[in-house]
Amino acid sequence: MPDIKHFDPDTILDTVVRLFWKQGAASTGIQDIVTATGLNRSSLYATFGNKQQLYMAALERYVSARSHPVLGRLTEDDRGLPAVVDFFDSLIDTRCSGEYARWGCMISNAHAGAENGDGDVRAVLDRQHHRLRDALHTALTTAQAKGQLAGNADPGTAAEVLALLAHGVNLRSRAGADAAELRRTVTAAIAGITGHAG
Amino acid sequence: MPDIKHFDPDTILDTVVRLFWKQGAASTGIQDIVTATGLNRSSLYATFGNKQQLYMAALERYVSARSHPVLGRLTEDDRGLPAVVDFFDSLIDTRCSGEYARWGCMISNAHAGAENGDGDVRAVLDRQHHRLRDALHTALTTAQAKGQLAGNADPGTAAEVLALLAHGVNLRSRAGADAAELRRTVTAAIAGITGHAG
DNA sequence: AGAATGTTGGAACGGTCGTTTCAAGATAGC
DNA sequence: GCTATCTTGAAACGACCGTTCCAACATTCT
Repeated sequence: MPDIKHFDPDTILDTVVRLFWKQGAASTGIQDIVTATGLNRSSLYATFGNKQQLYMAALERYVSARSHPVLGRLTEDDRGLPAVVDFFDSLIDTRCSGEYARWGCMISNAHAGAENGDGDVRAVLDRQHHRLRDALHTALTTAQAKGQLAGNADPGTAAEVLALLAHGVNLRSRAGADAAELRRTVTAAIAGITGHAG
Repeated sequence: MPDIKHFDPDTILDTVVRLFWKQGAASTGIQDIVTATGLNRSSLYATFGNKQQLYMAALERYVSARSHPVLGRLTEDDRGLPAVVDFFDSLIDTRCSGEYARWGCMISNAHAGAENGDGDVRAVLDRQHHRLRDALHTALTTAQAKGQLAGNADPGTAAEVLALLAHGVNLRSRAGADAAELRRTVTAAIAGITGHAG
């Protein structure tokens, strides 16, 4: 009997993600969202609840639409080390050029903001960090099986090192870090794991 | 002939630093600062100018009071690798326990926030990143001269790797990362440079 | 003591914040 | 076509935002 929504929530969320991703939660007002999405406050609140819940929904959307596909590809890539190299290459591409250049990573950004004070948000950050580390761990374990790693390398801690490094790349890219330099740095870090010269 | 200030600007700045450091610029209101410092809006604006200028002053204060001494110690430590190890040990201590636990690093935080949009702020971030990298570079060059590094290690790129890693440590500490795990990870990263098993 | 100068307290500014409310509009079933 | 149900537009809410203004105050010099 009722009327039906005149918009697609996921499409709207994609727009909201951009705002929160680029500017952060604290610097993004409801008015910004109303203007960018084109729908009004009533529909916004009726669909997503308050700002905090909307931010959470956007964060989950970012994870499922941006992070999950990339980590899935990394996890299922059975080439070992080249999978890791490609992951970082495309990470740096995304961070330094194209539509989302200099936006950093929404997850990394959320670490530094006040939004991190919320328990639900922090749970997402932890979960996502673990997923990244696990994906790297899988690829590095494969690499080790293929004899691509240094003899004393431990895939677990190496994965954690690279996960922290990814946060560093994300942060510095937001401040305008040079893509070539980031690539050189990541290459050197991976070389430290393989034991070979960069 | 005039009256004189009834407060010490640097002492006030220390209080302001805490607020901006912990909560970020966007989430810290002038009222928060008035309440925390005890002085009123007039004195605040007469001394520091507007909020943006106050944030810049706080950022510079953070650099000179927190970052500069630590980097100076690292630069002048001529032990080589142990200097780097100690640097990260005390970094993780600061980030995970004591008064500033879970606050992250004000510089790292500024990367992710909207405050980074300001050119003056970004200049500080770049300058500070380079200072950190240079300090690590100096220590690693000493380490290399002492034969503490792997044969194929390059102190320059290795310094950049560790600088990015520090950002990762800062970010993850804010989300409550375990100190012991961070230490283990950093140790592994350094082991990648030395070529020895962690 | 009195004049000059910068400081301080506090009210007030217009604007924006997140959120709520409610009447008007649109759709589905009868 | 009528009713029930949800959506939509727009106005309005109180609270807070960063900032400015000004009178009262304290200090130093003449």
